[in-house]
Amino acid sequence: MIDFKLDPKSGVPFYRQIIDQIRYGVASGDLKVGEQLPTVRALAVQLKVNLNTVGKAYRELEIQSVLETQQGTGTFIGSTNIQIPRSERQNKLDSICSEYLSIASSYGFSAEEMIDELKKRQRGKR
Amino acid sequence: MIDFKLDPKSGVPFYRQIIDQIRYGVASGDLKVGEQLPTVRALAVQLKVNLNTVGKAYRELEIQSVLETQQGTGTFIGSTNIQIPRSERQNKLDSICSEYLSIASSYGFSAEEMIDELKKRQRGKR
DNA sequence: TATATTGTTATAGTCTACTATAACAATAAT
DNA sequence: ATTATTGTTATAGTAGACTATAACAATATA
Repeated sequence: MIDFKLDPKSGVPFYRQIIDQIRYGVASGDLKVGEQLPTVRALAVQLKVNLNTVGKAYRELEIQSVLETQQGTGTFIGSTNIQIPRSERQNKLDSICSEYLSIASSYGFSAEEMIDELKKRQRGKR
Repeated sequence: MIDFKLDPKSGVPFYRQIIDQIRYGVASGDLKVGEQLPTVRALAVQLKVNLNTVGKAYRELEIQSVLETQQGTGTFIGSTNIQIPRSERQNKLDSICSEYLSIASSYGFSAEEMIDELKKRQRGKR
């Protein structure tokens, strides 16, 4: 389970922070397929936000098929695997990487720092 | 001069992104004392945002005395040298990497592949 | 079957971010 | 002096985010 945290100073909308943390949790393997998330009301209380805010986050992730929800039962991590054609695969990685490298560099971060940060996350997980 | 870049997907308000990039640029020495920034209109055109959005960013940085502005002349890097708390810098790198990781992994790329891709570009640059 | 729990939807109000447009004010250049 | 350039301010509108509150709908449980 994630230890959710909201940073009001970041400028990032709350529902986006929730989305990001869940998405990252899935990406990093922290959240396993089928795992149940906190109920909208429970998470709303925990984070001291309105339940609509949590609902919005969950709903959007359901649309992205990151989550699967069942009314009356709960919200769970879905089993998504997107398939990209082999031919497009490298191009896709290229473009994602370019984009993030240029964003990072506009903040003065080097590729090295990004690599280190990514490695740091890898180490913890295995 | 900074290569300004706005990321509409990040959820961070545009004016905040501009503020941060300038602050980080100053802190890292990328922007020197006295250096002139793009005019509000020029940067607005470049980033495809309204001039009020750029103006808001510049104004706020002037209040923080990061910038010095002279009506009719321009906006310049001030002499107060600012420091970015290490924690803030780390948080920023964190959030950029998280976004990168979660997007890439939603396309089925592993952290290893992402790192390799970044390394590939490093080699080219030196 | 009745009740509690879960997600969903709706209304209404507040605030921030952003936009377009226009005009004003100080300085620099011709 | 006039003109262009720079930052500043103002108005008005749109959209999104958030809140409180309430009710509805599907499922699980007693």
